Amino acid sequence: MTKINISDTTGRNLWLMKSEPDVYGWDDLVAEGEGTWDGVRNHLAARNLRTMQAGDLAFFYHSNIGVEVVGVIVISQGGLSDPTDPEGKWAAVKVKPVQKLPQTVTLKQIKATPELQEMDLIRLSRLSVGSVRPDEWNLILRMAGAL
DNA sequence: GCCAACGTTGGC
DNA sequence: GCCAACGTTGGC
Repeated sequence: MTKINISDTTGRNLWLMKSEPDVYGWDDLVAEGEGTWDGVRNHLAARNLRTMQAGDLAFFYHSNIGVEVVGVIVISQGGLSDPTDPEGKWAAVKVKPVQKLPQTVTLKQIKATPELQEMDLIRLSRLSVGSVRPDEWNLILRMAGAL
């Protein structure tokens, strides 16, 4: 896995990206080494994808099964067009795994944490690619035992 | 331009 | 399996 200090967020945008683990989970990304994040068909999520730059960090979140943050990934390549879109209008990025969290952080825990109520994850529950603020990032890392 | 119908996402 | 939230489509 890519060696990065996940608590050093200077100059990096922070994100949270959802995937259903029975379709594409953390272990699948680790096995692949690098994955293409495509198939997003929501305008706000796509805008977030287009904003991403190589070096940005993201939480990898398991939706539907687990319903928890499981690891940290890094955007390895930004500004791609979605290979699954024949029109080439939708966006994609490439990502690499950085670190599995010592303990997962569940949606239930996040919902129970007052400081995390403003997260896209909570406010826009169906958004598959949301942004994360540095204070939220660090608190979740702390909850995961990664700091 | 409104709104009903329908489809999808995602939590529970 | 159900339902709430949200997006899209199509009739008017």
